[in-house]
Amino acid sequence: MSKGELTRQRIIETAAPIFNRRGYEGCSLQELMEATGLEKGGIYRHFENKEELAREAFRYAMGRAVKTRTDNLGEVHGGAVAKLHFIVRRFVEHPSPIEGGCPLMNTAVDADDGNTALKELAREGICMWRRRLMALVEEGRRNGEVRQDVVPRQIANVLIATLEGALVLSRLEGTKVPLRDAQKVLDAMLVGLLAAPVGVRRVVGKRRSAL
Amino acid sequence: MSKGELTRQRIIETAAPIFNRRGYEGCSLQELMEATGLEKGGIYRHFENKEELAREAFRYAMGRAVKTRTDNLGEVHGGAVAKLHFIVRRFVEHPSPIEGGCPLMNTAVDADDGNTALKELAREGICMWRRRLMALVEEGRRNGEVRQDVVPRQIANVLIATLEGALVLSRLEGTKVPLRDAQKVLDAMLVGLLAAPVGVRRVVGKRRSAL
Amino acid sequence: MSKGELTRQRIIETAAPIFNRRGYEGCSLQELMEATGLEKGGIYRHFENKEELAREAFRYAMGRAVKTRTDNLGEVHGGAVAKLHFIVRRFVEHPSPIEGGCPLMNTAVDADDGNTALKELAREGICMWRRRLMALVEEGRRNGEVRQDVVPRQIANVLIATLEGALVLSRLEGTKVPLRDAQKVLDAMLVGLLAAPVGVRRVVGKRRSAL
Amino acid sequence: MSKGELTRQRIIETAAPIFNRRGYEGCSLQELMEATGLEKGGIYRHFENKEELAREAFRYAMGRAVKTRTDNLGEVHGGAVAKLHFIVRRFVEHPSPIEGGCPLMNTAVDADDGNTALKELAREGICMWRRRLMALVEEGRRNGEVRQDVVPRQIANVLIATLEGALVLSRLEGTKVPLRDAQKVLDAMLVGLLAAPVGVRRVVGKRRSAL
DNA sequence: ACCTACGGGACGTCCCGTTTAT
DNA sequence: ATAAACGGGACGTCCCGTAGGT
Repeated sequence: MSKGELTRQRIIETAAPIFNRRGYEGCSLQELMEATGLEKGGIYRHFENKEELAREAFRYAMGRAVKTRTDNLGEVHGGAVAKLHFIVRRFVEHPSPIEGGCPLMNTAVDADDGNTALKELAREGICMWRRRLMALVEEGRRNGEVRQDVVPRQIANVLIATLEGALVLSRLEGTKVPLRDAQKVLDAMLVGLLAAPVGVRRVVGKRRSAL
Repeated sequence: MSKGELTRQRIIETAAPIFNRRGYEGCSLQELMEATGLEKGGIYRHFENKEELAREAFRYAMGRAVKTRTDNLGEVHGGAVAKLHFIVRRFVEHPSPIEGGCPLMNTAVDADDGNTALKELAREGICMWRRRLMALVEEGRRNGEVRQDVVPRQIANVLIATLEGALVLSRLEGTKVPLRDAQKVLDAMLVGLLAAPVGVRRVVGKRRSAL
Repeated sequence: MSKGELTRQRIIETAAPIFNRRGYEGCSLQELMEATGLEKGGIYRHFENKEELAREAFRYAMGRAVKTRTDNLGEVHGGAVAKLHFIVRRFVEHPSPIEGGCPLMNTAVDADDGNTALKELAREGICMWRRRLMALVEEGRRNGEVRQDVVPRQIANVLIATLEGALVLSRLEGTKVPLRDAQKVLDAMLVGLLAAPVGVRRVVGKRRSAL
Repeated sequence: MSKGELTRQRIIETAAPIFNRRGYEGCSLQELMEATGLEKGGIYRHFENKEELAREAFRYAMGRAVKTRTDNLGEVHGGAVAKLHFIVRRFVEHPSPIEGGCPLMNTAVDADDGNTALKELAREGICMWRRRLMALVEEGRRNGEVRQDVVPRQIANVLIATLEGALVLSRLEGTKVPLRDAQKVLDAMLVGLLAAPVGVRRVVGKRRSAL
């Protein structure tokens, strides 16, 4: 990696949390200058304009977010549902790999009106995450761990929505309570996905799970 | 109501959806001037500065949001849980009384950094909503409709987090699917809250649901 | 004259020199309030708006100007040319009946662009004055005092233009020199208008004056 | 010339006719913005405030005015009086190098009250013009073309006053008649300045000329 | 890579002419 | 007739993103 590319990368990584905290409009080049220690010209050498820098910063932040939420499942012992539990726990414990809340959520809200490029980025990030969650549910269903009537997309969407929503609440109120409440309920939901263990007769007409 | 107060109110109501869509920083006085048909002087007579106007606009928007989410429960026949079902359904069908998504969520994210006054407003809005939801759960618990081991705060937080999160997803993707998925799962969760009907013996040790 | 009409007249007379000095745009209601000792409402009771007041004030000022320049010729002993001399002298000695220079000139320049009503007023004032001057020249020509080849309109226009122009120069420089210079030359011009006295043979081919 | 200086000059040249037409008070920044195609920031970078811009614009306009009235006399064949005739004719044919009438006159009237800086500018412009005219008369007197009893200052002041006054009348009435009348009379006056040709005996005490 | 110049456009103050209530 | 309220629109400051020159 050339020196210029290193600088460019350093700018992106420095800018990412700032953009994440303040949004595209709320963040000025002045702040980025102070944070990077570069002058305007030094920044403009690497990016055509503010938007390109913002795009790269958001891309970087979202990449990090998606990564921490879908990676390292190999170390989990147990089936697909155990992995989902693990994902929930990790989200609650390390909700955001970047200062300022979840970049996916922030961007989704911030770029809701107008800024199509950023919105598209956020959408892709969410999609990727959901695909990963759905794959896990599907896997559980295939190997009989999860009930057949479970709809993977529903589970995935609810996991994302609840976790992200709870994160916003937590940040808003400055307490982890909402996140922990979400964890409690989601864990229960995940337990409810499990198929009855083999050999245990299902009591007819006795819905066990809420789902 | 004097002419000035009418104008002031008109400005607030006109500004609310604009602020809600574009956020505090993303919305310029120029837009507000065009939307209200007033000139700068006409606006600044009624508000000390942009922030005061924004505050009033957000307050108005959140008031509307909280109202549509906590009102008109009298018309629901049935117990507390039926009312919660109703609330979920109404949220899914009319997610936002103001253009541009839920003002509570938008403000929570937008004002996350810095703007303390707005953040406080959002917090209060969320609190009010949660109190109302908790009260319903509590009421259900008191009259035996809901299981005793249910924690009202957990239910309330999850309802809010999931609905709001799902709304963001829905807006991001331009489809109601995430909202409907949330409704499906939340409805199931609410069903899971119900105490076993009197006369039906509970199978000991067989609670599946964590709630 | 009713009390209201008296007040109205008082406002006009107070406003006239202010408008004359500062022009329509340069004069604010605030100044008029201070000068008249009335409040805004007290003024607005008598005039529909600022423009009506300005119109009346200008009309009054111009009336005064035209009057002092065309009146009281009865007291002059001598013919038409003597009267013209008198007019020139009076202009030089009392150039403006109203503070702030000649209202005709001021308005002609001030209202040059746009303000049609005022411009029309100024035009009429000038016309009236010129008609009076032309009538005098014509009278002199008819009774043989003035040469037949004299064109009354030319004389009138030059009298007006030179006197008004000299007044502006005098005010600009704070000295009466330009006015006195104009008087000197205009007096000579007027002398040149005179027909050769009867009995004096005209020297052929010896154009004396171009006029 | 740097880009900024070019812009500054462009602004001045664009603003000059607008100020000349509408006066200092009657001309808004909005108009200047529209005329120059710049925004407020783009204008205020080059001028401290509206007054500085006005000053420069007036200076430019007056420079142009004085220049067109004192220049290019080299091309005139003949003596000093011929040059004066030429000046009169040029004024009548091209009365103002800038839209909206003569800037000297406009400013003299507009800035009559108050605005000292502008008034001073106008005074200087008039002075320069008069000096040039006086120099011509003086030259004519020195070389015997013009009578010795002619007072240069008188001639200069009357030329200026009459031409400027006639220009105002012409603009007010929308016809060139006053200007042509002035030309006629001024030409005659100039002819009257001439000394009797050598060899022609002057009839003692019989000056017929009006001057 | 720095630094300054450049033009854009935000926000805000002030005062103006007008209307309304008293 | 007064005085306050009202809406308009002026001017001005500030800082932003961008462009060039060094």
